[in-house]
Amino acid sequence: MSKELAKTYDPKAIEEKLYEKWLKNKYFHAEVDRSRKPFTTVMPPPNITGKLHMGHALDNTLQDILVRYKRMEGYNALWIPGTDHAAISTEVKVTNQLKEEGIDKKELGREGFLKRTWQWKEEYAGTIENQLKKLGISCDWDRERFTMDEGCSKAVEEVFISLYNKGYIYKGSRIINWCPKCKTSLSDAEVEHEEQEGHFWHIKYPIVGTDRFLEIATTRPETMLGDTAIAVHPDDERYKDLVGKNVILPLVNREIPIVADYYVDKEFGTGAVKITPAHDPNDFEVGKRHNLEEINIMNDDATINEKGGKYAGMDRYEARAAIVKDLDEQGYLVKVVPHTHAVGTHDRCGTTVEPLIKQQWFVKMDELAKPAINALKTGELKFVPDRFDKIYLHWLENIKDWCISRQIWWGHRIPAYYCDECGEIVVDRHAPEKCPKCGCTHFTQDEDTLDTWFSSALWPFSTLGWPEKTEDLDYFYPTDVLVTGYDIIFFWVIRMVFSGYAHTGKSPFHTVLIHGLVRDSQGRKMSKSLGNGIDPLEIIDKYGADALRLTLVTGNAPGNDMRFYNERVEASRNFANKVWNASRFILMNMPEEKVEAPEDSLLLPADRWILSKVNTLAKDVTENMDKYELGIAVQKVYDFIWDEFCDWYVELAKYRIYHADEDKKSADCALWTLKTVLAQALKLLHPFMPFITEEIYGALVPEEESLMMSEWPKFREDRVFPTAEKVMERVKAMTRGIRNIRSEMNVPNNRKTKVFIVSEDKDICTEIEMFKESVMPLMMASEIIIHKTKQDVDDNAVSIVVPDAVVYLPLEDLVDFEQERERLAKEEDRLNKEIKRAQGMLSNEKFVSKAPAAKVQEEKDKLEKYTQMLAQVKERMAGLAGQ
RNA sequence: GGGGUCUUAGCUCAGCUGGGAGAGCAUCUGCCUUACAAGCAGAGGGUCAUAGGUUCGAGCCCUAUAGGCCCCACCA
Repeated sequence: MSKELAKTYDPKAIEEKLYEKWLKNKYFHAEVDRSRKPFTTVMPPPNITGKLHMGHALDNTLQDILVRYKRMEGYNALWIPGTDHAAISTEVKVTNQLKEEGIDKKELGREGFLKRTWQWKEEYAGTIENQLKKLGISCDWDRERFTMDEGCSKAVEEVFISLYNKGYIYKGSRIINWCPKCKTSLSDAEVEHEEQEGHFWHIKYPIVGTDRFLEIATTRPETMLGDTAIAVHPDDERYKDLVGKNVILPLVNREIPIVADYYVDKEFGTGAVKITPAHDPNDFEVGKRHNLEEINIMNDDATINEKGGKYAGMDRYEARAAIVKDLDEQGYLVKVVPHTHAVGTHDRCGTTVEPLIKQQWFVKMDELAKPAINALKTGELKFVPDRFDKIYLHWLENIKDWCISRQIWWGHRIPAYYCDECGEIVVDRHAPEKCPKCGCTHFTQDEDTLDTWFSSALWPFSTLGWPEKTEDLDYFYPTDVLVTGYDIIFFWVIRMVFSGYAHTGKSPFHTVLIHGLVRDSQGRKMSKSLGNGIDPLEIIDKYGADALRLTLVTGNAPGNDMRFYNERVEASRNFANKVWNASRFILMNMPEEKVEAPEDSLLLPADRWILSKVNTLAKDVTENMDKYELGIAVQKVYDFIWDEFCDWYVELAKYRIYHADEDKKSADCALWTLKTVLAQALKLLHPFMPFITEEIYGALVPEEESLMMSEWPKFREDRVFPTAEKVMERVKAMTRGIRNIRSEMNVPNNRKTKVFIVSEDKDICTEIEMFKESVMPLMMASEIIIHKTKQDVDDNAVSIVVPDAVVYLPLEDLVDFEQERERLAKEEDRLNKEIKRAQGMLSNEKFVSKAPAAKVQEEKDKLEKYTQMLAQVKERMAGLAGQ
């Protein structure tokens, strides 16, 4: 017996309840089961820095759709959730929170600060989990992980030690990106280049032993304090004689050499470049080639240090102003030219990054990158859409060593220990008993922590137990699909891939499904500073999670950004409402006892038509899902439910349901079809809108435990009914024609008419005859009379010519023969054009010889169809001639 | 400097391997027809940015051009 649905669709009333049920029944939980194929995906762990935004909602909706689909298809689906410690971002947040309480983090000390940050983590991870649950996602909460939990930390240590022992991790003194605000080094990926309006200061340096000057141009004059050479191009005729001479560094009064180096661009600026090896990556390289001194002139907060003489203690920009002023006063400043150039900024705080030399830990990348490059070229790894291939390859092919040490507290501490006596480095899980070099027993651990992406790079296997050889790892790894935004391909995807190869010998996944950004209604990025962010929870609260999910996957191509606005969510909610009401109607009419499947012979053409349609739908949707065309897939389900099922089939079924006492078998047949088709449609819709579909299915098929655990519809050859489809197409054309004309003629709805269908087509005559009562309400007919030839129709009728048939509506008093002739003339005109077009194509020899045979046949069929319709129109016109 | 992407109906966008232009919203006209007014029925609205090319056939492929957006990049 079926249950009833509430009168109105109220997402709040069903969503929480169903999620509880799913959780209670452990539907999301997956265990190793060798009898089934696994489908594994790992959630890109949201940062614990705050609440989830619309981008997370999109990311997780897409994953949930795939996971639910695969689960219904019979896979042992595992989706591992978790959160990321987000090293720098979280440290900044907690530091700021402390600041508001008047506490300096240094007062708390490392231990105290970490304790406080763990509290923060607990709070935010909880919030994030609740938000994800509201979205309805079916990840395995029993396996929830955190990038700093015991297992992940163990994996991090293992990887660090192993890469160190293999020589892929080294400690070195190199130019790195330094954030003076966060006081830590950064990787190249964390630096954003921003076009800024600046200046080009032209400065002249006196050449020693002459009264000449050498003019250089710089955008950062303060770095001259650390200059140790001037470089010119070796082939530059202007300066050839100067190479080997020295210049005096103004203000500092230090003698520095003029060197020749191919790095210099003769055409740019003055063709002479000041070289500051300690504060510029290129200069650093030049310095190495010419054995130049590296003078670091800056403190960690970007103030000038003691090397800067009178400028010591000034901030870098203060020093810049002071130096420019002094240069000008002393006559060294030649000119100032406005100049826009790209300035590196820290992606987390926006502070201008300062390149400087520091001892840091690096991962040597060239060798590690190779398998990751190869993976894409061999097809072991693919991006959807594939345009991201290029981005991925370009980055990997130009990769530089990865600076992984950070001078912050929140993160995985580097497992390197220094002998207090001799400074020997020991990389291990724990401090060694005694120094292998000097025998000393006192060690100090490296103060630095690791880049947050170092741990997330291991996420696909650390979450499955690696480095232990677990059953989970053996069975669920490699994972299948990774879903993420294009903005973290460099940070994360690439690093996961090379880490996967380095530590497991495999690509961590075979497919990366890339999505774009969710923007506001004006196309702007949602951001805190603009205050234009939309909270997914507010949308869920107002429209329901299903409506939000549907909105996030429709009308958008993979990898493209989308605009989010409430009207779109409303449209989604309206669809949910439609589904709800159609289902409610069906349930209202379901009899107490179970409706048995009727014999095929009892099915009417309308039944066969919708069964055929839903069958084809299953095939199409499955194909789209397999190609990750989720938006197209759900659009097809949407169109089917609303246009075909609700607007046509449900309407057709009404007559039989309302006349059950006259023909119970026919009514049961309609009810069975309604139920069967609805159940299929709900299944196809379920991955996208899990709550509403589960709720309805529970009422419709109460004998089954759950829709989400039910089987995905399969295409059946024996459920394709071409004749029924053709007949229904004709019925639809006739109905539309009738409605159209009635609307044009302002015929009130309550005025029913006889409908004469004249057709020589056997299928049309016999099949429509079988269910013409069902069609009557749609055609607003009092009676439908079907004949092979025009009979019993007087001329006071309007006619509608459709393929294979002509329909007559006797609207005696309303018929205006003049209008009727005009209408027919228009129709004749249209058909003539169609015929001309088809004839044109068919008389083109090249088309006939080169186009596929099916295409040619299609045109021939059209020509025949239109010719036949034209004949009907002409006949009718001839009949009207006397009127 | 290199690369990508977009330009389709008033707005926001789909359009899968090239084979007669679609949706949602908005607009207009009728309808409270007992599943649904969060709805039903009907209508209007597009030289698919521009110019070439390939093809029997181009919104889709190729080349230029214009404009928008994005990413990468060590011209100081």
